[in-house]
Amino acid sequence: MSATPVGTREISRHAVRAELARVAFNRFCLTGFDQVTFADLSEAAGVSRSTFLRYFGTKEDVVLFVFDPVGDVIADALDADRANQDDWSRLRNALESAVTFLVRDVQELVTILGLIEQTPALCARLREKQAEWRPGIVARLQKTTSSTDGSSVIAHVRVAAALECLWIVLGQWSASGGDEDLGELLDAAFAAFSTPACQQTHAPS
Amino acid sequence: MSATPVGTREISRHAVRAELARVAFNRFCLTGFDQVTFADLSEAAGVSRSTFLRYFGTKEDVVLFVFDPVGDVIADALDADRANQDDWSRLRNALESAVTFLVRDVQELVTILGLIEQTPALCARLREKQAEWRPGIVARLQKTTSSTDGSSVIAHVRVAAALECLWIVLGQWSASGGDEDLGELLDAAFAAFSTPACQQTHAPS
DNA sequence: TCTAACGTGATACTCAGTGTCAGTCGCGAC
DNA sequence: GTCGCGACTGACACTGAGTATCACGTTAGA
Repeated sequence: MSATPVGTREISRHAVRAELARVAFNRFCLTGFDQVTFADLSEAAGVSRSTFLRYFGTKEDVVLFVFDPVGDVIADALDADRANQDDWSRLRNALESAVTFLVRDVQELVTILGLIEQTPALCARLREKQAEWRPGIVARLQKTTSSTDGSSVIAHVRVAAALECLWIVLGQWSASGGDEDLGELLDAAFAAFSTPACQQTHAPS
Repeated sequence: MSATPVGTREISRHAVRAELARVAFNRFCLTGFDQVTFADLSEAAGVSRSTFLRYFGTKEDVVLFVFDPVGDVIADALDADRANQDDWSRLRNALESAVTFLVRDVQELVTILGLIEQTPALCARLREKQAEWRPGIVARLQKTTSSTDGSSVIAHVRVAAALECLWIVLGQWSASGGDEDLGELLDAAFAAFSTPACQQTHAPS
């Protein structure tokens, strides 16, 4: 699924990329994203600036490339979950898959999210990625729903709303240091679409 | 409300800014946003590169500064509409105010939206602006709703979802060349939150 | 073992965006 | 009227991201 590396060259590339990202990430956390230059990074990693730039197209990608598979994860989860017929439930479950994919090391993810949150450039690029995922996810959501309704605005809106939930929830979660339960947070966020739409003293906890 | 210019300096600045933007916009439409440099723009406008950069912090702002007041427009509309108690209805009406503010010249707006759509950098920056509006809008939405619930995730989600609706609807609308009715499009989009959440052959044409 | 493809470093380049400096202009105070 | 202050302007220099090219070394694979 996630770029299964085959062939020694591919393996090597993957490993180098990971190492460069690791070194760079430390620098970013230490000094701040904007203050660090490619020259700094390449020096710290012991490669030339040219080489560093070959592994990551932009400085943002050095941090955000870990999110690249999320779009596919969500889309695949939607496919696997044909049983459920409710759009919102399916999206909620798909997001659960996304967070499960992301949360390997709690501490690391919290740190990354913190870095992103306080760096406008990273926020912007992440939103861009999110927008790129949307068409694919919409297609999967519609495939099993009613006969393809040409340009169903509804599906687009629901997918967009669900993806916003993802970031809002992750923001909440990282603000709590990774203590809160992501499943409950997702439920609380999705309650926005199911409760009466007027005031409500929101759900549990 | 929207930067009422007072004093000759302010008037002048406002006018120059508008003129520079006008000249630049033509260039962008003609050649493509990425192909045009500040050097081109300043030459075309008959001012120095320094001066041009003083009026617009970034190249994106040359196009997108017209959207700056939208956040306040939405927030103010929410304030004015205390009668309505339903979150979704209030947001929908506030978005109506936003589009009314934006649609002065149909043809011009369609052109701008087209340019934005086919320029990733502009899309990204616009999303960033949208994210900046969110906190203010959330505050206005909550002010009249239930006693401030500390960190009501629900309000955040609803505002985020509503803002996504705005862009999805504007995208639809500009794709139709500005023919479709924006009110109906908004209704169709907001139906995503009120219909049974399963399949539905969506509302009126 | 040979060779073609690939990774690398060095270098040069374009362009966005920042900062500085000196000259100019508008405007109110005296 | 003119003096001085603050804002606007153009010229210039600078940093840093991202692109492109070239020559060299290494390695995969026949």
